[in-house]
Amino acid sequence: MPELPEVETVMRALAAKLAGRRVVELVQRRPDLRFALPAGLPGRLAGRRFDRFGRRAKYIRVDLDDGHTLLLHLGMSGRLVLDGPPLEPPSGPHEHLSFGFDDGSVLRFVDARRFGMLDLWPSDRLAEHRWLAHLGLEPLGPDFTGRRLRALFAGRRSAIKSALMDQRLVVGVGNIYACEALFRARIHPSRPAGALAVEEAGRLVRAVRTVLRAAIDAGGSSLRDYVQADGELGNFQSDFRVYGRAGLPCVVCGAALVRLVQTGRSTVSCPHCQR
DNA sequence: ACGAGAACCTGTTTGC
DNA sequence: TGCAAACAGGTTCTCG
Repeated sequence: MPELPEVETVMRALAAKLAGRRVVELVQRRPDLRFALPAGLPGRLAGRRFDRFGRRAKYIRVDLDDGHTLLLHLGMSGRLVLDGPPLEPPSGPHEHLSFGFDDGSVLRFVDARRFGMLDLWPSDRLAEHRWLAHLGLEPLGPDFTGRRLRALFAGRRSAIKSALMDQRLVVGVGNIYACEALFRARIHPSRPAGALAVEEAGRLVRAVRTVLRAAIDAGGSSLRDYVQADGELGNFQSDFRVYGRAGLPCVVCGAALVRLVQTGRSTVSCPHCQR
């Protein structure tokens, strides 16, 4: 999936094209994605206006004109594709939802692995939603500082890379950007999270912000199943310094990059630069 | 309480 | 060539 930069990019593209549009028809082709879809979803969305768009962690929020908010998560392989009619037939076997709007535009939710999520929730109680209630710091927000990060990591013996990807602590950083940020901060991914020095925490915060901002500026990186909402491909993936480069030379020192597995996820790091 | 691993699901790549 | 295993951006649940 889409980590924070991709979600932010998709959200902005949707906002630019769909804000103020009304849903004319929603075609729902299966009862569930990762979880059961809300009961009566097509009926609840028909006639609703998409008023405001936002993002919390890797969730896209769409405020509707009836006091509810549509929450969307793309999972690992989810894509939101902006297109035109017709709604039927679907563009492919994994198009699970098709939203038709009053200007003829069509939004298609395509997700081969179906790890994606969607829910409707009262806007004024959004913070209570089970998907959002326990989320941690927004890494591009003002509270994400070295001091705060060090406090969050204090006492934790898990690997710093796992802690960085723990959405209860810091949100939006997934496998790719965790690897990239740790490389840029010159911190080894296996270090215990609680052992970060003040200066290292500051470096890590700056590295996370830098890499996320750069990816957003590049329009979101793109792997093979990700298509930006407007159909364009992002181009940050060409800037990956370690992710997907195991065995290749470090761009800084030339040492062969090493792959390891942490809590089931691939990590790539430089054995020389990262300590 | 915390952390590691499995589970969820399909498609693509890798290795024998 | 063919088949099986490994691997892929995430989250949630279970188990130790």
